[in-house]
Amino acid sequence: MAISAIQKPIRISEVAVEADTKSRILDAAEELFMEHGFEATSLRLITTAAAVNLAAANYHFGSKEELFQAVLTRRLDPMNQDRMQLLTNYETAAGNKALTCEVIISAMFIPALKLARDHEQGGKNFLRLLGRAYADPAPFIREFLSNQYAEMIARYRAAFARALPHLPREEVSWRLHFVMGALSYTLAGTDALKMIAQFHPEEVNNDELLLKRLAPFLAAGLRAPLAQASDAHQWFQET
Amino acid sequence: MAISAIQKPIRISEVAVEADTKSRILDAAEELFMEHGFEATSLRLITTAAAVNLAAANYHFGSKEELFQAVLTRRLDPMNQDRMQLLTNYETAAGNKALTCEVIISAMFIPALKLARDHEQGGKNFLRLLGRAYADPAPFIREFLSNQYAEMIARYRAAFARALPHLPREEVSWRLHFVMGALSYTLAGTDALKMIAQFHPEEVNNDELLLKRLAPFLAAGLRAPLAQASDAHQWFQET
DNA sequence: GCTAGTTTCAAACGAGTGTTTGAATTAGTT
DNA sequence: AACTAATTCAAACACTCGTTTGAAACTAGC
Repeated sequence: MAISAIQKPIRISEVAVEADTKSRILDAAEELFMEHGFEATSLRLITTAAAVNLAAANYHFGSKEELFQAVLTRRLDPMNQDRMQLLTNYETAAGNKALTCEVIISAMFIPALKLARDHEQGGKNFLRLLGRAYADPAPFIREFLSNQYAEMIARYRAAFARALPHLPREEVSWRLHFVMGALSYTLAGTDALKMIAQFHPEEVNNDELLLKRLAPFLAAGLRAPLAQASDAHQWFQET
Repeated sequence: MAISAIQKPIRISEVAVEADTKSRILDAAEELFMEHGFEATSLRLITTAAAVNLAAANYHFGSKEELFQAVLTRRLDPMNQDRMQLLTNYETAAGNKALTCEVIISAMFIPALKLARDHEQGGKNFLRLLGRAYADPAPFIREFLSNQYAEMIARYRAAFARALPHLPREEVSWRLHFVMGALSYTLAGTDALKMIAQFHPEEVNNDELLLKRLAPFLAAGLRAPLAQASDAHQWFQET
């Protein structure tokens, strides 16, 4: 089982030509995992959609789980690298002044937006897949994401802690968790939107507009004053 | 296939006695669906854990999908009823004055907290299950939840619209969506917490403390000023 | 004590699952 | 051209899945 390092899709003039087997499997898997989830998507469904032999999936990726990880890693790894690089750029540009929440949030969001825009079709699929993987109970998925995100999360937690010096570190960690949750949930939710309301049709599925609405919401939440013990009474003491 | 209406667990002194088959299946299914997700949980796993015959699941509930819906409906329906009742109570108490975001949010959260407290073990399981079902791609789950939530969401959207009269209705819908997302994501995330930071052990898995942190975060987000077109430049124009 | 209705049970059904195998084919190098 | 390594392919393997069946056990009601 040797794996060739070359795998960028071959394009002649402006027409996409059949890529190699590995990429075809990854593309089909990305779409189908996004649509049906990990457990409900069979290898036969994927290989049929990719027009390759069933055994090719195991030959190139080893197992279904490894295929799933390959689908995630292909785009998640570069995206998180971008996020960290962008944060570093902002920090060096700001010198020794702390960044604002807005700037830190935009460092998180811009690479996600780039992904949604660059690969016109695949990018959106991937963001939804990522949001769903984020909520998947399968242990191997949780472990994988945990490792993939660990470094980036640590960097951002430090940045937010500097931006919000009056907040206890623990509170910062919680609020970063809320930010990540809202982001992944929002990117994952396609049809959940229909549950809420009738939106302007041209705005649904437009991730850029969506994030422009989400970012100010989250920035305000991050800057919220720390709740006092007396407030807790007011909120939850009543039954 | 006749289904008895009685199904409250039988308790003698302070020791829980084996409940009837239907409840045993529901309890086991709730825990296992929470742990492994819908697709990855087999009926054999459920019926073995419940110590009942395999065929009993189909006999009492018809199919695996109907069993899953029964698990959700058993607690979700009363919880959403409570939410609407509580909102109505607050509104009548306030007369013709608009409610504040904090009060509306607490009307959403208190019934969830009651669930987490009342059934000591089952309640927490259910909240996690609910959060995960909320992100499950299976169409029958999405449709089911959509129907279960429709009425409550409409009531709360109207309440938030009154509390935030300066915001366009569409913006209110988006922010309500963000609130629902952060809530369900946060309730669902057990191990996701570990990803973020090392928290005080006594605070993890304490849903009440968690929501006391989340609620101010969301209230501040709801009240965030509407983003201007010029702000969008500042945020996302750069690459 | 008998009967009618409800619930349990072991066993099987047919379909679908991820993975493996070993031969056939293709691609690359000398 | 010949030989080697990489890839594709059809077929099968060993399970697990949700669901159904029909007989057995149980539970009222008379």
